[in-house]
Amino acid sequence: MAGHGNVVATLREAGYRLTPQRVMVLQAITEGGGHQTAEAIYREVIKTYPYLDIATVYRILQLLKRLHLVTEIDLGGDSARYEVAEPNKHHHMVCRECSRTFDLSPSYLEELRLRLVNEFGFEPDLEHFAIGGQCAECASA
Amino acid sequence: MAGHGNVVATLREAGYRLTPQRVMVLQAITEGGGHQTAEAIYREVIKTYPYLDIATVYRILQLLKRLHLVTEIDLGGDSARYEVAEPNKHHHMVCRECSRTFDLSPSYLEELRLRLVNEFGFEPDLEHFAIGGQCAECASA
DNA sequence: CTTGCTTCTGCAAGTAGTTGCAGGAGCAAG
DNA sequence: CTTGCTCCTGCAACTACTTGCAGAAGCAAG
Repeated sequence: MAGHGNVVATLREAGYRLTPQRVMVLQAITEGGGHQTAEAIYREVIKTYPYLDIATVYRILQLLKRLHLVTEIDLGGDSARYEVAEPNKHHHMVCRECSRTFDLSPSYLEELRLRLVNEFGFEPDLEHFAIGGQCAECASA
Repeated sequence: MAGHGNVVATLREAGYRLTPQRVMVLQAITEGGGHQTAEAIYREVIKTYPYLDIATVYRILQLLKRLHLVTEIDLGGDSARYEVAEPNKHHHMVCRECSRTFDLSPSYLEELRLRLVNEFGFEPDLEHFAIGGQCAECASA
């Protein structure tokens, strides 16, 4: 598999420092596989680095989310879960006026999908999703 | 305007008790108009009934949400806001196999809409929204 | 390999919201 | 109007997450 070398590179290129805490949190997310809670990531890392603070985990997750390296899914109620972002998979917003399209990360629809599955047992088709509307530029014009 | 008499009736018909706390929380939401936080509702009610507890406000809001009398909108980060639900306005889920349609409350899409507006300035067209997929019955068959 | 700027971390306190529990109140029946 | 069952409320403790601050550590330059 791809490992997390490229993720580390993205961090450095964006001007962020490479700390052992960040590397280990990254490692825990990539190696842990699927959806994980912040608490689970924390517990995994302190096995080998017991001085880590849970607040640091949350701050690292916020950072990785800002860099679009991980995706946060928070089904209202439970604690939020995190997973590695898949950069090539995304949806589109299409402006009804200028017809331009804008990329939309799957995380925006993942939350909706989970609610439909959990509350209605309805599995929506979200493979080729496009949503119409008016973009910021056309709205201000 | 409609007042909250019908809302009170819905509560009673569903087998829930009519307590002064519930009436006053309901009043605060309907009279306060648009989107309000739990904290704001709480502060409004204790002006006339100082013994109310904030935990009770949250429990009443959960109840009203379950009865689809109010809609919760929680944009990740800020505190959640509540508004009176409009019962006639709703979207549809359409099963790709049996072609049946299921009603979908606008609150499910409101959260997505707010994120698109706030993060991209994109105002989606959600007036006649229908989402395709597979319903619970067809999935188990 | 030291110096120094700046960013990051650990700690502790704070916020929004939830939950367990025991007493209090709504509502139906008598 | 009283009785009694059950649900609801207030209190306090708890969970998930955030934030301010001071010290520690990354990284680039000398």
